Amino acid sequence: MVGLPNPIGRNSLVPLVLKFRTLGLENEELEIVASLVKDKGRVRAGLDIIGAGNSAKHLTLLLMGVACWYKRLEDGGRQIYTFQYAGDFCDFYRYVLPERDHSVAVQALTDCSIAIIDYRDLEQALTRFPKLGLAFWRASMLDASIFRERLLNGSHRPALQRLANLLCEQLARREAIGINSAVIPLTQIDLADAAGLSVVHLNRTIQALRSLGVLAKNGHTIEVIDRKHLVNIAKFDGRYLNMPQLLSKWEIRIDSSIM
Amino acid sequence: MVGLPNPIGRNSLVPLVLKFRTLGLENEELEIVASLVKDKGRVRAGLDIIGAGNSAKHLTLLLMGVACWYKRLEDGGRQIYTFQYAGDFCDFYRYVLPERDHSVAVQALTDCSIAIIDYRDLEQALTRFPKLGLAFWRASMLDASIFRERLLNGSHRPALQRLANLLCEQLARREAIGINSAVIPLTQIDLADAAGLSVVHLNRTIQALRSLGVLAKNGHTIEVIDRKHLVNIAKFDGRYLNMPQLLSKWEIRIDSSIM
DNA sequence: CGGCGGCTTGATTCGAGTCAAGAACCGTGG
DNA sequence: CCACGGTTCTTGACTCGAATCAAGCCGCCG
Repeated sequence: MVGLPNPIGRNSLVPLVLKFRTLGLENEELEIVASLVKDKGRVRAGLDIIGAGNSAKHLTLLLMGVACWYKRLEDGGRQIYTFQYAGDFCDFYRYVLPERDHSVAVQALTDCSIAIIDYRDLEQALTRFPKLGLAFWRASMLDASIFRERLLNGSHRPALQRLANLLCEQLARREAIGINSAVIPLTQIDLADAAGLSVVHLNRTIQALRSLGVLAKNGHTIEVIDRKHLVNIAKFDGRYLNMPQLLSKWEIRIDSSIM
Repeated sequence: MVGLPNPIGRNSLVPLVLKFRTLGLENEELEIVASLVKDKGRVRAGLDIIGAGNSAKHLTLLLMGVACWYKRLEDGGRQIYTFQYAGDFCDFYRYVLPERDHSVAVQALTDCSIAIIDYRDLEQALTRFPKLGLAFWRASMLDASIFRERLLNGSHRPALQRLANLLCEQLARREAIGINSAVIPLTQIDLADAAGLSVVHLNRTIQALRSLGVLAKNGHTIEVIDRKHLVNIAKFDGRYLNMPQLLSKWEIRIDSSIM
């Protein structure tokens, strides 16, 4: 039941540990979860980490990089449901609802490194330490929380606010795992597919944010230089992300005088 | 741990049992779940079943009627995330993520009757019968599945298909719990808030479906009279609903010659 | 009978999609 | 080192679906 065959650098597991700590696990339980994880290797940007389909013998965990849950549309388009970062599990749904024919897939958007937890090891751990079950349940509930927010965001909000909201979420989630860079390593295509906007319009929206001084003007990267303003435009309220550590930074709406 | 104080008619629990059977529970476990349920009473259409906020000492279960998960928007609007039917739990999220400040609420759209499961009883049952935990996890995963589908549906699809898709889901979910009526007891306002369309435009879309012969022409009710055509317009694929019993009816896209 | 919530209709506006073409950037191989 | 092809990004012109505004209608309930 221990992950000895493929030990993992402790550092790679920091995001996972941070996340599961906020989900209510204590030190010993965190050790246990960490001990289940086995290294799996790297996936190049653009490739699928999880294909559509439903057979699997292990959970997959993102250790590094950015990935997305998505679905291919009839017309060839791509709907991105959510982005994923280090510490996120990519395929809970296959473990929990194995008999379903899942049309969801997970794609690496940057080069990623991934790890796995064998179902066998997971099950043993779950029966021995029932509290883990609740933590995993919580983790997937959080995903659902994010879906709801994306759903909300997609309906009824103008493009500027939509994009701002999406960017806020990414910044917050990256900070939660210790990534404080203001650069969001996604292409405009990725953002468009996640925001439900056409690439052309997304591009124009980005330019609007640039000219508002919210994003840096150097093309070819998305760099947030005025976070307060961004939060304001987005009317972002990050509480759905369940990040107590970051609440003070994201929860409060800056007063509306700025915009 | 038994629900003796407020016994419930067996019939009221049929939808719950049907649902949890498809989630993998066997007879004895179903008995146990059923035994936890205590009657709570009725809620009139329009009132909240679950208010926003995060304190609770019990799960809430819908026994009869239609409800919705929704969120109030800044501008007074209402975003409906999903509809709920008999057998659905309304507030898993409060049990699983109690510390979160939840801005989600649940509203009765028709007169509803509801029941509860005390957290205390639930926890006892979960520790004694770990398989229940997986079933509950599955149930909330299914909700997430529905959110994803709504998210997909809201983006990028024209109003006609959007509405058709939404209606298909409701028909399928109602059938799954034994309601075979072709009438969907929702107002156009409810449908608009769920589809992310304005009431005006939703109304026009309904009229489009009526003149296509998909919906009955008598105003003031939504009655599906040509289900095949509806499925076709929606390009509905109900597999995300995890309803093996109904698959044959909903899974397959009718060939495109009709439309 | 009056009022109110839900439904219907028309006119107008506007945000975002689409089409099309060009520019900047990136990796690769000669 | 540079030429190349393929992404990604940018810009402009045009179209169209859906929101909004406004008003009238219908049916129900008190």
